Amino acid sequence: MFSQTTEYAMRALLALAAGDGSPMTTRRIAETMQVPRSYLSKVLQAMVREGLVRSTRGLRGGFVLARDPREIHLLEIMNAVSPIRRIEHCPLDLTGHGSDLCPLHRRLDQAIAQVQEAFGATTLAELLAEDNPCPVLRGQLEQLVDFKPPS
Amino acid sequence: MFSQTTEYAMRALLALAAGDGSPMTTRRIAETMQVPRSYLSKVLQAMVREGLVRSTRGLRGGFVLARDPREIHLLEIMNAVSPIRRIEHCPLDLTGHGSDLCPLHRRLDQAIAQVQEAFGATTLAELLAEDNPCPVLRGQLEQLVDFKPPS
DNA sequence: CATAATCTGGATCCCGTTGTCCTATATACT
DNA sequence: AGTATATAGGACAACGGGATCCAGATTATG
Repeated sequence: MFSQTTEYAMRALLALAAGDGSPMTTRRIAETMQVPRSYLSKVLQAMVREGLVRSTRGLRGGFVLARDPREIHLLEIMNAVSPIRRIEHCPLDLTGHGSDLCPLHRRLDQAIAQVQEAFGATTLAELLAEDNPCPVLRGQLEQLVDFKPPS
Repeated sequence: MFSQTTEYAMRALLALAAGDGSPMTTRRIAETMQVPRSYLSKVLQAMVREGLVRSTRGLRGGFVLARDPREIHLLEIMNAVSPIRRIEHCPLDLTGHGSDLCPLHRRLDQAIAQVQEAFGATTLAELLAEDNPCPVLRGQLEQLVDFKPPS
């Protein structure tokens, strides 16, 4: 139901959130999150434009989250790559001024609202804090534990 | 968020449900529900294959619902044309046997489940019974009131 | 039986999403 | 300064959804 690009974007930001805060390359993200490498770079470019991540070029460059993972919601990620919009007015109602929706589009809109609400209430930090059976991120997090910053 | 085809399918079946039970042509449905006529015929063909509507060819032919509108749920319509599937296992978890989802895909799956639940709990009859500000169906329903079966 | 109406199914087109690749540009390190 | 490493961004290919059109099959009616 959600686009492939949205999947990739969420996986990528989750990888960044699970990292140590130093720039992570597309190659690294693509390998751990199993996303096509060259397409991922496009997706990340979009995220940069949307202000969700920052990028630095050159040696030791890569991507970092632009904000604290506790303040990045899934909804923002989705909106950055393939935004879903509420149904403002019934596409059948040509007058358009009677602001109420017809029963069908009321249901459709309610469904969209539910999704927005669910994704708007979930942050990257919350996902990381939960019990995590996903092996790729488990490996990622172990590396994080082992990480020793250069003195 | 939902495909255009799903929109068309729901509109079309709603038109049939609002009708008098006699076959309705693609032309008529397309005009009242503002759906591209030749594409609608493709969509309806799919609905016939899925057993949601029945078709008769020739003069006075057209489409009728295969079942009582009280027993046709929006979810069935959606599944007939662009089915949404629950996430069975995390696409990152290659082992796949640990049946639990990772936190990210747990949320995604929950969202899908909510949509399925909402659409699975709504029938065409319910939509017709609600207060209906949609002008095209209002016209449709007035015609229904005026309808006098041939003696 | 002839004709008009109507669905069926195939061919085809347009376009957005997904995905790859290559060049330009920026950065760190020696 | 020179080189290796990264992202930025454009061109382009592949694919499927959305949409159109037409010939063929089927049916009611006079």
